[in-house]
Amino acid sequence: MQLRACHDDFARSAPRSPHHRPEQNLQKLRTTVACAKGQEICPPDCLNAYWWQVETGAARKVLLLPSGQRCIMEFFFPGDFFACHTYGCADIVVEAICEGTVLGRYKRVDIERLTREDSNIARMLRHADVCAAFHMETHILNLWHQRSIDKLLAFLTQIQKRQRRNEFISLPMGRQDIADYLGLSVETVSRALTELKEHGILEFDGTRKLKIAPQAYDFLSLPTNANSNQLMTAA
Amino acid sequence: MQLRACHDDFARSAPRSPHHRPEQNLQKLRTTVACAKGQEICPPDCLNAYWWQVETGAARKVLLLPSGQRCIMEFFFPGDFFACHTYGCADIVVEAICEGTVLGRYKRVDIERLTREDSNIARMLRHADVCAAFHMETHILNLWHQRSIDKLLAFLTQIQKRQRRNEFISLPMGRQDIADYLGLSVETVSRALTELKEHGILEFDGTRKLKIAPQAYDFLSLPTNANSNQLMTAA
DNA sequence: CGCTCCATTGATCTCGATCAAAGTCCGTGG
DNA sequence: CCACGGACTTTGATCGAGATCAATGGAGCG
Repeated sequence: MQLRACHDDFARSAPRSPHHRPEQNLQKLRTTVACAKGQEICPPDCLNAYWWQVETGAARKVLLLPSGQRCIMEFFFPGDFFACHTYGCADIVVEAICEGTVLGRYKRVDIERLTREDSNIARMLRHADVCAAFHMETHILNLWHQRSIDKLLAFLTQIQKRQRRNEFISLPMGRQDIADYLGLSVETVSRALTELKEHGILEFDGTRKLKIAPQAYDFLSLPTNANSNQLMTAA
Repeated sequence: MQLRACHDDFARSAPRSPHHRPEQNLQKLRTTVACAKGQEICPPDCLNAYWWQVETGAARKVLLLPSGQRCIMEFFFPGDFFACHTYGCADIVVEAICEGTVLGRYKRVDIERLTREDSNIARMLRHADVCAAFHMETHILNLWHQRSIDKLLAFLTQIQKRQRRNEFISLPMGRQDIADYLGLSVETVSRALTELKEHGILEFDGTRKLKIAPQAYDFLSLPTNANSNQLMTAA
């Protein structure tokens, strides 16, 4: 039920990026892919050949380590425009998180040819790169924090910003995904969330919907560690 | 003595980037800045106004947290071309690591105007961005590892690749800088290095010069965690 | 109703942070 | 040339946070 609710949330949400409304000639190049939950959005070898945009649902970019661990490099939400420039040869997969995730895609050669003709499209891709860099910096900061509740709170704040509705945050991903993103164990994620709930910092509506209380900003300043949010907002 | 040796190494080393030899019209825009050890390369408010390139020495990009902690986001070595796109409003400083670090710089408006005329320069900046993204991904992976020796070994492998001489690695930065980059304490960095030395994984020549033994690749596979290097090489 | 997946809770142990103290290296000035 | 001072590095001891192992709790689904 929670899951279903969460799916609906993401299914209903419209893309939010200022650059998401593609031009006419961009539309012609666009093809659409629908994915089941957990499914890769395309075979690994052709991932690099496209630019992608999430229409509905959510996706994760996973780095598969030889040990079997899964390092999640990035989450993608509706409207997000992305390509996997680097890591061409590493074990990278992009998977749908929600049931019925839909992505649009453009052949890289096509869209990059268009770039030379249409400066709007060039700007759009450039904007996507800057966003990606920005998300990576935030991710680095997330991982840099030592305390698990700092990581969690910074992460949730980030997600909230990206969803940009001030009420409840909907988490499309499960606890395991959060753990794999933050370099923690599932149990620690769960415990940290419970602790934050008990301190009144988080208010839950089921497992995948929550609200961050304003006092969160005070809370993070007390302990030995940083008050991460000031950074998050500054960033 | 160790320090001096390290300085010399970096002072003597020529830039290595394939794009470092600037065009004629680029040369005209270039100005040069020399910094003492630990000094900021420019006032914080004009950091964003330039593109930078390390000539000799080394630099670090530091995120100053409200708690007083210093999160090092990136190291820069001779030849590295960089700008600080994001984090415009956060407390970012770039500081020289070595005594007598020299950087070249270009006004951003100037170089970005040139971009429109000269596609080589456009490609050069684009290449710098891709490198930066690549380094960030590597950094994320570094931080993601749980065990300190994994972090250290992954870090050192990365530095080795960037210095690109196969013999000894010269570390321009001190232990504290490594700690601030990897989200560890100085003591842990030191202990991890000693442990790796005692296992014959690392061979030291003073505190700032070392060599990674080939067995390092075996070593990392045994423990519960990942063999990070396979990733590092793949990346 | 039972199955499966996911989330939570508990108990234990390990690794890294922290506090504290040497030890090392280097530059400086006598 | 040698002694002192300061920054950096290493080592030791203790403590706590998170990983790990194990079990329970819930929700959706056949």
